[in-house]
Amino acid sequence: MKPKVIFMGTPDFAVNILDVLIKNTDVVLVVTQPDKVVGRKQELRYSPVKEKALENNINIFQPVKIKDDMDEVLNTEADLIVTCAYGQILPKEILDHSKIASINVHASLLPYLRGGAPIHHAIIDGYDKTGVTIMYMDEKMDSGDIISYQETIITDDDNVGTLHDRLSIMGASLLEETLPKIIDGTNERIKQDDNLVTFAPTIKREEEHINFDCEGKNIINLVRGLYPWPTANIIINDTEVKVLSASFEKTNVHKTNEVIITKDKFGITCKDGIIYLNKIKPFGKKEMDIKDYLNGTRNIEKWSVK
RNA sequence: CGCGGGAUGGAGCAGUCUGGUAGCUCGUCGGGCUCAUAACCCGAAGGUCGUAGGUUCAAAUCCUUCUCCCGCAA
Repeated sequence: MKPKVIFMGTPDFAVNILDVLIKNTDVVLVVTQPDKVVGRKQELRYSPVKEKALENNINIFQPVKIKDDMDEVLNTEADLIVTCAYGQILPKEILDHSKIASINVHASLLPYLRGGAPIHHAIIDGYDKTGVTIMYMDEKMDSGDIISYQETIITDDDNVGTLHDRLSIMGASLLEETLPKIIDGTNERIKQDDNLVTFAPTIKREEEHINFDCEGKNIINLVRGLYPWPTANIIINDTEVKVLSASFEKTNVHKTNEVIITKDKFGITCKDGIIYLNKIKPFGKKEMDIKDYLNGTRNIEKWSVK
């Protein structure tokens, strides 16, 4: 008899996790964020998790606020509750509802990077490695005892896109490995060290703007830690330009925020060197190489960057 | 009908306000220079100016329709 599972999740990252559960357990209910009106045409869009659930004919529940509307969950019998990037804090009644355990798959090595944007912050904050953790849920966010985890090294070529995809697959296989132990109760249970906790709050709009008073390494981390979404930006001549990729050359500089333009390079001085823009997306345009951008420009000696 | 930007040779842009020969920086192709070159010089090809209609002697440009792309906000 397969265990009955309630799954709660929303974005792409959670789809692989749901997939593992569908193959190995009896998923009786999927809880995901409400459908949202999206884009310029105000089209209704389902969450990726909802799409997956629809494909597999699983019951779907989409409360606006789960703490005010949890009967559907409480009325569904479940051995396990599994969450992954659901997007709402779960009340204790729900955590206690499962017969065996309520667990969460989180995209960091806890207790590091608790919160909603662990993948972004792993890169932005300059971590050498990160990973996925499966843990028991308790009432505070991402603070429960650890069941299992797996690490991955963050390379210089990684960005949020590559790391996201890798961790998502890693999380799914770790869950598949760990699931039998959880069900028969032979899993480990490790307390999180409160002294090591760091946080990874969701990215605010103003954090996406590059500050050239910083060290070059940090700027590069910001650019790739926000790529492909939501992307870092700068202001060139009072117009917002997204920076999709950039490189750094360490040199002595006497003043930051100075624009250095050559035939096919666009550099801006930062605290300890020059940041070269490689790929950008000007306002209203498509993404382009910096060389193409410079081809169509004039009066470059008067340019300013903020 | 949430707010805003855009569509002009293969790429990136100017020209639109004030209608009158299709322009710039690249790329491509050919030739030259050079030990050599992604460097330099000479030359060439390549565009029904997003679609459909209207105004006009004349429309990339003015008016109207539609399509597509993009940023913000949710």
